[in-house]
Amino acid sequence: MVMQEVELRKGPWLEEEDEQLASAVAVLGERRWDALAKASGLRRSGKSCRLRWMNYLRPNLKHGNISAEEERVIIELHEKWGNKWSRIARRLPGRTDNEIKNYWRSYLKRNHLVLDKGCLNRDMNNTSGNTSLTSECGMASPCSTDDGCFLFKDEIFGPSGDSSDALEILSLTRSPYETRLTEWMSNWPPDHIRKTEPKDEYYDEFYTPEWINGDSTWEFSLWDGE
DNA sequence: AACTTGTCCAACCGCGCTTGA
DNA sequence: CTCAAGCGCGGTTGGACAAGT
Repeated sequence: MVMQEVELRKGPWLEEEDEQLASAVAVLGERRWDALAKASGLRRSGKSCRLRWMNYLRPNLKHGNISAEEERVIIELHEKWGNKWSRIARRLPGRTDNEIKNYWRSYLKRNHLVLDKGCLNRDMNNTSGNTSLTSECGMASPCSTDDGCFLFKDEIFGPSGDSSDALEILSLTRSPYETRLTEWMSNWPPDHIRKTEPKDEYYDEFYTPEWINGDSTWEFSLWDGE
């Protein structure tokens, strides 16, 4: 007798599939996804079932907008760990790696591109360590990027050397995204400040609020000089 | 109103690591 | 010890919807 392969379904999940999956997980637990997929009667791969459960059906998941505080955690942890989405997600209860990854790629990357047009540049020859605003587009911008570059509030200086100048310049732009970003930057807490003078390799130390698991000291590689 | 372009996000894919027979 | 299956992770895709022209 020839075993007939059941063609697996792909694409968006139906409500009844969700219910079937939830029932199966309730009985069998969150493991052996291939076996669970078969036992549940779903025409889905175990991998697909796991993904659906982890990213959508799992209890205590938060659905909805990323809060300002969550955003700050994402930015800081990405600066520290890079694209370790699952690791970052573990610091944000209720958020999935997929959600964070999507958020990063769309929202923050978009801000980076917007601000590239705004042309914020760090002057690498500036021995004072201050960041200057120039008319040329560069990699440095006041948001995290896939390049791993990031400028903090106290690193941004306007022509007079005053960071408020820079924020004012940024606020002159018309894009709502830029407006949101400058608002966000101006709301950074006072304890999120650079504690050390910039080193040649732009490797600074920050104290951050208690909300990251009680750790008091973090280090960030802000600029690799490339 | 119709079409185009941009954005978001759920889901898929491929790869590498872990586990267990 | 070996190897296949299971699993987790990060990258990518594609469809739905919104915004712009």
